[in-house]
Amino acid sequence: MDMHEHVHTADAQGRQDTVERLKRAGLRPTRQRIALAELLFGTADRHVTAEQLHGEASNAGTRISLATVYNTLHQFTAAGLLREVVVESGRSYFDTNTGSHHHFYYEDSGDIVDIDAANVAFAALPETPDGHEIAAVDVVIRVRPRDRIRRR
Amino acid sequence: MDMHEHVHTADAQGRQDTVERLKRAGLRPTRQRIALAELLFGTADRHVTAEQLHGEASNAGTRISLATVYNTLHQFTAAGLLREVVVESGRSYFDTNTGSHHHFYYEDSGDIVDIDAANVAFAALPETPDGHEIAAVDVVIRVRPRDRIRRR
DNA sequence: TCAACAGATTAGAATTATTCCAAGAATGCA
DNA sequence: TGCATTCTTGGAATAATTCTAATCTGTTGA
Repeated sequence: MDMHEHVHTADAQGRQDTVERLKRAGLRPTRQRIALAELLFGTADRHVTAEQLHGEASNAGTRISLATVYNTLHQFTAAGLLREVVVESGRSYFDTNTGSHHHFYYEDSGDIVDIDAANVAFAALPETPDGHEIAAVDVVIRVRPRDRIRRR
Repeated sequence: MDMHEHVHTADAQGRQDTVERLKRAGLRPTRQRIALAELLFGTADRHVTAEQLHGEASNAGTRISLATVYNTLHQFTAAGLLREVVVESGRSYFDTNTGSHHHFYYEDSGDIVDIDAANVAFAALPETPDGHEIAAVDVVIRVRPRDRIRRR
């Protein structure tokens, strides 16, 4: 009954870092943004949809509207804190890993898994179209469970 | 007033080929499917959305519902006549080029342009996850107009 | 030739993901 | 503290796509 008196001290530092990170990105550290940032950056790299993240925030007791989740994901993306991954039409994934890397996409489960940039190298790439520059080179390796029964 | 008597003979062969192609794919050569197939495969390789194709068919005088366009695009894809390209969440493109190749995606205009498979070569690719096989390796090179004013 | 059945088409409703909007809060500088 | 600015929000609006149930068409076998 008295053992949870000041649990917040455990996370106080992480929270302060989050606030700093938001400020550096030019975003006011509001209650909602802090909550989402902690969910997004508190653990290992991850890939989330707006709906998913909204669920997590709700479960964690943060009152936040879905519209705000969408707004925040886009703001974080614009600020370079997130990166949008397109692997499936009709659903947007946001990746907390903003470094150069690629993705496996599991067609059966819909899972997305990072591929380290070091594991993909190009021997040839086409010329960049005149007057343009490359914004990104995205590689998606789509995989599916191997057929047990081989067709012949 | 009498110079368009039997214009259909000009396209008769192409139409017959289309009918054959549909039959081989196990699809009944219906009026709608024939019309869409001719729009899709009548000219050079192209990338279309359902909405676009529906508009073209309507303009060409073919009465066809949007639902049928969606059905047909998916059936053609399942039959290997089309390939779906995912470059933008929220909008599906279908590519009449089903061979191995990749894409430029123009972020400003939304245009999609084929890159011949010969122009993309890998020096390294990660191992395929256990129990899985590769369905496809999709490379999307996202380009944007080059900044005139270089930041320093 | 044609009946009959499987397969195809359709209008419109339903669903899903996302964005828009206007109004009420929260934030942080002066 | 006092505001101006920026945020958040519920709910309506939009967009792409899928579903549904009724109707129609293509094909096949007698």
